[in-house]
Amino acid sequence: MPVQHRWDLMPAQAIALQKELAGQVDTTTPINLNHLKLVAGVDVSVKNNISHAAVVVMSYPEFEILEAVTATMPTKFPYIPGLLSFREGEVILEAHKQLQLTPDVYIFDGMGIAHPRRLGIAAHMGLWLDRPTVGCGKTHLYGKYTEPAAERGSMSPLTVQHKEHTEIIGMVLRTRPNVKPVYISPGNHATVESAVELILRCTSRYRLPEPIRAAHNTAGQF
DNA sequence: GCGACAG
DNA sequence: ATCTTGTCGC
Repeated sequence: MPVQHRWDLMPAQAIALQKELAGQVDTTTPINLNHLKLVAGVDVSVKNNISHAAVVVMSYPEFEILEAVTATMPTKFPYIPGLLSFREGEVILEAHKQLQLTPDVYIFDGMGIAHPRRLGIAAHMGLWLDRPTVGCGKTHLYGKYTEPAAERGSMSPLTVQHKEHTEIIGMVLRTRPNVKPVYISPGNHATVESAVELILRCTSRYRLPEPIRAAHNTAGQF
């Protein structure tokens, strides 16, 4: 079931909402990588307190841009680690409203469930859209891990230690040999394994997946 | 109390 | 994220 709520919240309220929504995220249904046709990249750039969001849909496996939508609005929420979706969520949805195509999966610049309250921007937006989403961050936010090997495809689990067991919330993945790894975690309707496979399939010459690069360019060239 | 801390 | 030129390396 899709989720909706207001965005003008105070940090304490936002945190309470995250705790409430986290339990609704589905991380047991794998992304259907066999019928993958449309992959979307989502990104936001901020300039002079104005947020610019971009959602770019690419064909798979050609990675040709089929559709690109954008939205602009004042940046109301400050950047607070752990509350990124409350800063970028509203503009992203504004841009998304204009989308004609229905992507099979969305890749976000940031975390999925690899988050202090298991609700990074990819998980949060995945609940709102009720669609498969994956988080692909450039730096670490949450979870313990060891450095993965230098070869492309090498990975090490992002874990959180519980009482008696170790939960895997994502993977630190090397998408290019001898290049800094990316932090992958499932958003909604995705598993850790399918999320990793998707990112590897969307990466070739660069560290970041093509859809994210395209979205970053579109959002940034304002 | 101290360190960590997506974009 | 954003401020910013050249430069080291495959």
